Formats: sequence, structure tokens, C-alpha cells
Amino acid sequence: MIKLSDIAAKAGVSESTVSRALADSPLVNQKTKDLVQQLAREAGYKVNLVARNLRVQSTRTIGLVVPQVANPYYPKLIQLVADRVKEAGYRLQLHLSGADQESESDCLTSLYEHRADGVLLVTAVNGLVTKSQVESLVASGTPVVLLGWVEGAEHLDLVMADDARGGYMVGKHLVDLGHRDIAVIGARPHRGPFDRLSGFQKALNESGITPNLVSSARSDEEVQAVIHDLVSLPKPPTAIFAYQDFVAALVFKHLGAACISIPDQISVVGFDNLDLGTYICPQLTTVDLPADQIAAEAVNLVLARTQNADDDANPKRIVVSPELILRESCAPPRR
Amino acid sequence: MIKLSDIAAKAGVSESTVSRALADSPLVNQKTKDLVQQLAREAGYKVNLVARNLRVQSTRTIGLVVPQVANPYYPKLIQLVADRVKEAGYRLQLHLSGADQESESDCLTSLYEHRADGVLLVTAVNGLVTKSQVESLVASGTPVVLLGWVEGAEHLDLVMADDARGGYMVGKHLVDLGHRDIAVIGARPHRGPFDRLSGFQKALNESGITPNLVSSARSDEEVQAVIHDLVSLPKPPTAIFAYQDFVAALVFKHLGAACISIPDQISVVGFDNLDLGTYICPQLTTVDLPADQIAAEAVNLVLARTQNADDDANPKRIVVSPELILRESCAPPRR
DNA sequence: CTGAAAGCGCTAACAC
DNA sequence: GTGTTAGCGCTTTCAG
Repeated sequence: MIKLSDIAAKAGVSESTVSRALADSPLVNQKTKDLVQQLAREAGYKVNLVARNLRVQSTRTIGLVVPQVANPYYPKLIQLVADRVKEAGYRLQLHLSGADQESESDCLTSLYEHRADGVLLVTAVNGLVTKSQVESLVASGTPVVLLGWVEGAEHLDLVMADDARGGYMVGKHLVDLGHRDIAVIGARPHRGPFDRLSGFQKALNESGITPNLVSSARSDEEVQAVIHDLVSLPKPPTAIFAYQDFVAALVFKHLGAACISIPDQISVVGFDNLDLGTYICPQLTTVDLPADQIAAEAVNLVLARTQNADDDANPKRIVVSPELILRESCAPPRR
Repeated sequence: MIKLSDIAAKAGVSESTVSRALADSPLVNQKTKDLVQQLAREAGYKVNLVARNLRVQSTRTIGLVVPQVANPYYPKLIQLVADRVKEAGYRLQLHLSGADQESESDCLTSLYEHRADGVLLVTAVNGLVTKSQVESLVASGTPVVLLGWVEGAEHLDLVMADDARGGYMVGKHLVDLGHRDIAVIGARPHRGPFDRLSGFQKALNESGITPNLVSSARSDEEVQAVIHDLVSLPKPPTAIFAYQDFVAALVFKHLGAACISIPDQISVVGFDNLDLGTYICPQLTTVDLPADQIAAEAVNLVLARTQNADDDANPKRIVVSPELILRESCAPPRR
């Protein structure tokens, strides 16, 4: 593995000169610079970053930890973050925390051991399981910014989508269409007052309505059971708010199996704006979380902290607004 | 940032002893070991891997480069590879090559500069654009294994799915059901003789049939146009082979819009076995590429090369077989 | 069982 | 402009 001294020998100059020449430093004679660069190219020399990083005490690496990569929301975010990070001249180190506590901790440890310059952390549904570890990371000088709301983390930098606002939009849309019997299907909320469900309920409350059914269902079987119960009701709901798009897709499937047509008999709204929503028929009305804004804000923030460009000690909280995407799965209720 | 010498000072021993104690070496007295470990824990000491990696001349890092993360096949693969790599005590460094040549080259360069111990490379549709670079990587002692067939790379290690065999299964299934008029929709083949399309055609040829239409269409609009043309035919095909699942989903959508029922009027088969296929109605008959086997084989191979456990100079070629997943989107043609 | 010393490959004062 | 030197934080001979 060819190194600096090798090409220094070839060129008949010192290592420092080679180092400078390759960094295109103005402190070196153009002729030696050309010579060195040419020699390096010919020899296929590439700097050893592990050595350089040790020397300069920086890795120009930003860590990103996400629970998993299978859930289609994450790939979008990962791609966007990767692009922004690269653009800024940094490198991304992705870690999959697998949604369990132990491995979230492992990711953070690994990032610290590799001396990442900053970390972006997307917590799993169970919230921030490693708060103290994050705090010590920050204390040790590695900025951490949280992606998504986490309970009891008010002292940490945070970039989040305004889920509650998205939920409110959904609720308002359905109410405005004339719906009064509305069911909710999906996971239990985990973002407390900032949850999409809380905004949704607020919208209904403003019109004096309460959701007539809130079921926790995520798997195919669970959704099937819930839909079965719902359509067996003497007076089934006229609209369903699915907590996530993929749940909405399951709702579509089982509503279809029960010969209930969307949106004629029941309107359906999702949340997340996955591509999936455009592949199903009718196309799904949903809420788009602006992953691009989140990625951009998060990367900017963590880099600002890294470079001490922003030495404001107060935690930053950046909230970006979602958008209601009107497609084909909603209509006024039939009378 | 606390380092080895700090805790050596605290413990009143030398750095070497601390290093050994933390590595749980048998060469150190149990009592000093306990003391050192406790002190290290209290102080929150974590090894600096960039220093260690420089010293030991290894990073225990495997690079994985994939074109993108948005295409749903990749997340599956990434997750699987990440799990296997971690299991083996290595770390994964993911790079997104963005499907363009320049950045595939950048990824490889970055991996080399960081001295990854091995790399797994998934090439984009345009084939291996950086063959010479891969070769010099290998020559410099970093094993590279290709994931997926690449033209003119017979001298490199390769793990691939037998796409042609999958295509054959699809063709045979359709023919066995009685179909004679079969259209193909999707991308142009890029795996030459190993392409799913070549296997598909072989199956038809064995029964003296030729596909009556092969259209290249990937976007929503393109598929819409193709479907429109197809159903306007005096004698429309009775079955459609979509080159990829997401194309199949689009086919579903536009067939639905044209009031053609699946599988009564037209059977549809996909390829890839994305989750998507179970969300649509009827559920999609498709071919599953065994991502878990591919991941396992690839990681095993690259690690074996890394550790010189396998110093066979001959390139390895591991081919894993796909599986036909029978679901609801196919039926015999109506007479 | 423990310590002293060397050195991984590179960059950056500091001299000349 | 260029070379000499020191040192980033760690592991690992080699002595004792």
C-alpha cells in the first residue's frame, strides 16, 4: 500500500512537500507541485485518511442513526441526508439501530469511538432510550441533533415535522367534506401532544365530533379484523384515518375484499406520503412530511454546531410544516 | 476528550497496562485489570478507533456501495448485509453511488482512502463503470465482491441471483396456465444472457411462442400509454409480464382504470417480490430474489477474502436461485 | 506481570 | 520554497 514517503522518495523531495503539493498549497513551487502530483497519480497514491484523521483530529464524518431501513420513510430521509452531507464535504456514516435500545446505544458508542464530528439521531417509537448517553456525547463535544420529537429532550437540538398540524389538516379536511363518523386505525401515538392524532382530534373537537373508534392495528391480520368489525357495525364510519400510509394500503385491501368502495362508501386518508399511495387505486389522499426540509435543516444545524459557527448554548428547535396531499380517496359521505 | 494516558495516570500504571487491561488480556493481574476497567468506565473512556486503526492497520470495516436507497429492493439488501457484517464483528460503511459513473468512482475512492477491509459493490444498470478502479483496489489488497451480474467481469468475485431462471419460471407458469398471447413491459435488459427476460423468452420458445409485445416503460405515463395501446388491440394479450414489481403495480393501476379485471381478463406477473405486491389487490404473483442468501454469501465471501481464509486465486461465482411466489394475479386465459 | 520505546501515515509548526 | 521535527492515540514488541 503506497504511502507518502514512497512518492517523496520518487520525487526526491521531503514528505512535507508532497503533503503540501497534494493539498495544492500555494507554499510550494509550481514545478515541484506538478511533478509530485503527476508521480502520485501514476503511482495510484491515495491519502490514508485514518492517518490524516488522527493527525488533524477530525474525521469530517456525520453519523446518522435510524431504526431501520425497511420502513420506506427512512430511505427517503437517508438519501436526502446523504446528499446534503456530501455536498458539504462531509461523509455519512449510517447506523441502523434496529429499534431496540441496546443497539441504539451501540450505534452511538461506535460513532463516538470513530470520532464522528456530529450525529443525527432518529429515535425509534419507544423514544430516546439513551438520553444520558446522548448527553455525554454532547458534553464530550460531539453535537447531536434529534430528528423527530422525543419526550423529555427539551435541552437538545431538534428538527421535527409538525405532525400535530398534519393530523389537524386531515381532521379538518374530513369534517369539511361533511364526515361525522370517523374511525382511526393505526399505531398508538408516541409523540405525545405533538402527535398527528392529537391534531386530528383537535380538528374534530372544534366541530364537536369525537372519533367513534380508535384502533391500534398495524399488521395485515389486525387491520383485517378491525375492518371486519367496522363494516359489520349497524352504522359504519363514513371515513377512516389511517395513522400511516402502509396501514391505509391495508385498509384499502380489506375494504376491497369486503366490497366497500372508496371513496363512495368510505373515505380513507393516510399519512406519510409514501410512493405506495400512488400505486394503489384510488390514489391515496395523505399528508406529506417534508423530508427534504428536515434533512436540510438537520444537516445545516449539526454542521453549524460542528464548526462552532453557531455557539448559541440554547437548544434549537426547528419545526417544519407538513402538507395535505389531496388525491382520490376522499369524498363527501353518502347520505 | 479523555484518552488512554489519562486513565493510566489515574490508575498509576502505564499506558500499555491500560491497553491490555481494556482488551481483557490474560497478561495482566486481575486486580489491576479490575481497577483499570472500573476507572475507565467511571471516566467514560472509549477507545479512539482512528488511532487504533492506524496502529493495527485494519479498520474492520466493510464497504457497501449501492446505486440508491430509494428503490425498495436495496433497503432490504442493506439491512441484511448490515446485520451479517455486524454479526461478524465488522462495521458497515454504506455509500450511495447515485447510479452515475463519477460517483461510483468516488465511493470506491473514499472506501480506499478510509482503508476499508473489503467492499461489496452493487453496480447500477449501466454495468460496472469503474472496472479498472475495482481492479486496482483488488490489486492493492482490498477484496471486492460484485453483487449482481456485470458484463466482462469474469475475473472478479461475484454473487448473483439467477435472474434468467426466475424469468424462466414466470414464462413457464404462464404457458402452463394456457397463455399464448403474452406482453412484456419494463426496462430493457441489462444482464445480457443472465437477464430475466432471456429466461422468460426461453420458456416461451420451448412452447413455440414468442412474446407479442415487448415495451420499455418505467414511468407512470409510459406504462399508461403502453396499457392503453395494449387494450386497444383487436386481440389484447391475455397475460402481462412486468419486468419489475413496481411496474406491475403501475400496470394494475392502469388496467383498473381501463376496467380490465385481473386475473379474469388479464393475468399479471411481477418480479422482485416487493412488499408492495401484497398491498395491491389482487395480490401480485411474482419472483422473489433471495436477498438474504445473497447478503449472506456476499458477506461470507468478502470476509473470507479479507482474512485470507480463502486464498484461492480463482474468482468465485456464487449463483443463488430465485423463487416463484404464486399469489392471486394469474389465472388461465378466458376462452 | 508491567513499563519503556517504537511506530502506524500523516500534517503543521518551526527553522533554514 | 523546502526540510526537520514532533506528535495525533493507540498497540505491541522487547526488556525486565
